[in-house]
This record gives sequence, structure tokens and C-alpha cells, in this order.
Amino acid sequence: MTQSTKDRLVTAAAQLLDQGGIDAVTLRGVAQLVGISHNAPYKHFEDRSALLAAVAERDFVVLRTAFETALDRNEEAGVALRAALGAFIDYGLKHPARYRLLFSDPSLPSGGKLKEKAFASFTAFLGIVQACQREGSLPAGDPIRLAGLIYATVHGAIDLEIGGRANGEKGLANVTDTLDLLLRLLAA
Amino acid sequence: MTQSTKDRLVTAAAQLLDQGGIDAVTLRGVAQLVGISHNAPYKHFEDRSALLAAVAERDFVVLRTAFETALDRNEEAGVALRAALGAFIDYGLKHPARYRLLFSDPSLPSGGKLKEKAFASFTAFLGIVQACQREGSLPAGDPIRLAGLIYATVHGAIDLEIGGRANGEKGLANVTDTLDLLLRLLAA
DNA sequence: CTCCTTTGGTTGACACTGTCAACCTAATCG
DNA sequence: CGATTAGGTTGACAGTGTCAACCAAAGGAG
Repeated sequence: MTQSTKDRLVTAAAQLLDQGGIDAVTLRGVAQLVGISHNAPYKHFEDRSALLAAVAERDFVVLRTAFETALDRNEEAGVALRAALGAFIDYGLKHPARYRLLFSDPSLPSGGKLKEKAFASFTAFLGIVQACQREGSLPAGDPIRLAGLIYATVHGAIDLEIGGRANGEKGLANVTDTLDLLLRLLAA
Repeated sequence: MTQSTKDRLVTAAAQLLDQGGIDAVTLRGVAQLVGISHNAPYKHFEDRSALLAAVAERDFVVLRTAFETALDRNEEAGVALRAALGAFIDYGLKHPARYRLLFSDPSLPSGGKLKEKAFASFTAFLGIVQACQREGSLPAGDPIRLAGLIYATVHGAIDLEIGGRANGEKGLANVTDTLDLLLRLLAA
């Protein structure tokens, strides 16, 4: 089956996001890319925010899926954890504008379906952390706190690297190094 | 001495940022708040980004100062570290829009004076971490990596909490809890 | 079959925004 | 004293999100 107009709008928005950042995502531009009139998007989305939220929802599902398959495809949970975080970092660095849309865009509604999807992706990540604890590759203790710590650290490192405001010669290390240090601490 | 028009523009922009978020910061609104014509800001700033960058620069200096005084005012470096991070968290949660301007706004130039100020504030934080290492309240090892880890974690936790996209009943813990867990790990 | 409601599209208008150009005025300074 | 400059003004322009009104085709109810 061919994609619905609604889906094509979301895809077009994601494309503009990748190419020119959040400011390049104009409703009129998206409409033009899809080949409909400048006002047609309003038949599918209440406003610009709703379209962006749809992009974010889709990507959160992708992230959740990546986490789940990481856990499925690896015998050792510790390896799955590395794989999941690697996918997360990869996504963030390859699609910075989209990444920031998901995690740092103030114009998006902070509740509703978007929050559900974001939550579901964190929950999938939590599952990996719990598996690591069972396996012994991560220390015992409240798994939510532990998963939150790892999540926050990786998110912060990705965000700082995307911004490029603190790295450089003697500045912040890159994401992978920061993550390695944390995991080494947790392994000890 | 009374404030220059340029300073008042920066202050007005910060005020609008606090009140209505980044979208509320319109060049015309800022001009009106200061009491000059809609085009006068261009005599002081090249464009909207430059005005926002000036707000960010000012706040980075405030952060650096907070870090430095935390180190000066406390005998124990470990206490200074807590104080500095507390101030950082406080700033982020009380002024989310400004916080995101500093760390997560794609429209700001990623180089130049802004980067210098951002870097200087990180360097001040690094000083605290090094003092903790000398004191023995933080483990030895590359101080830049260690400071980067703490910085990234706290930043990530603040950003996630501001976004409110992952917290809730069974979701991410709050910033303070996340930070506590990290510091406890580092103390062990 | 006919009617009527829904779905997805259209065009046109509106206010608001960043930004450019042109002009003005007062101060500074060689 | 004259010229330059810093800081301000008004007016215009294109681009944006959004609203309103209109339109066509699909499809089910009677």
C-alpha cells in the first residue's frame, strides 16, 4: 500500500529537519514537498506543533524498537546495553535536529500520546538495565534510578556534543568516552 | 551608572524568555519593552540570534561566577561541589527557557565569544572537581573526563526534567536523586 | 437512485515576524 | 567649524502560521 498523505507529511517534515534544522520545517515547505496546497496540512494536523509531535512520536517508536531488538538479539545483557546505547548515540549524532525535537523542544506538548511513546521507549531501556542486574553486569539497587542515571548521562553527553558549546581541545570529552567512564564505574 | 540600551535589550530579552519561552522573544517585543522603535535593536545587535547569544553569554558568566564563589566560600571541596551543582540545578529549573538557550538552542552560533564563555564556565567547574580529587572526595584519574561525566549527567537530568517527557510515576527520577546516585558511586 | 454528510483538498486573506533601506539628529573630534 | 559616527526613526517587504470560505468526490441512509 502506498503511504497516506499524513504519513508523507511526517516524512517530509523529518527530511527538512535533517536537512536544515528545526527552522527549516515550515508548514508551507512541508506541503510543497508533498505536493499539496499550503493549507492542506491542516486537514491532517491541528497546527505546526502537532506535525512536529508526530515526527517525534514516530522516532520514539523507532528508539523503543531499537532497544527491544538489542535485548532480543544478544545473549548477554551487558552486550545488549552497549548495543542499545550505541544505537541511541548514533541516532543523536546523525540526526541532531530530530534528536533535539524529541528531547529538548519546548514547543512540543509535554503530555499526551507523545509522552506515552517517550515513556515506552524509556521503559524498554529499563528492561535492558534490569536484565543486566539479573546477569550481574550492573550493580543491584533501584533499577529505575540506575536506568535514569545512565539515560541522563548519555542524553546529556549527546546534547552537549550536538551543541558543540563545551567540547574542543581541553573541553568535554566525546559521548563515547563519557559513557565508557560511567560504565566502568558501574562495573567496579 | 544607568544601564546602556544594549544592556537593557539583553535584560528585556531574558525577561521575555522567562515569561513566555523562546518564542516569546521577538525583536519587536524586546524593543517595545525597552521603549524604542522596532528597528532600533539592529543598532546594537546584528540580528535576533546575536541578541539571544548575548543573553546566553551573560548567563554563562553568571554560572562561572557561581562555580568560582562556591569554591571560594567552602573549605571542603566536596561541599563546594555540591553547592555548585545545586546552583546549576536551581538555575536550570527556575529558568528553563534560558537554560535551554545556553545548552540546547540550535539557532545560536556554536563558536565565537559564546563558546569562550561556555568553555570558561566549564573550566571553573573543572577546578572544583580537581580540588575534590586533591582532597580525596573524588577518585583520581583524568579530571577532564571526570568533570565531563558529572557535567553531562547533571545537564542531561536537568534537560529531561525540564522537558517532562520521561518523568512521572514510574519514570525518570528527579535531578537531585540522579545526581545523588552518581556522587555515591563516585564516593565508593 | 437520491440526498447529505464527511474527507481532503483549494484559494484568499490576515496579523506578525525578521530584516533591509532611507532618513534624521545629536554628539564627538580632527 | 565641518565631517563623521552612534543611535534613533519610519516605511516597506517577503515569509510564516493560521482562519474562513468554498469546492469536489466518496459513500452510506432513506
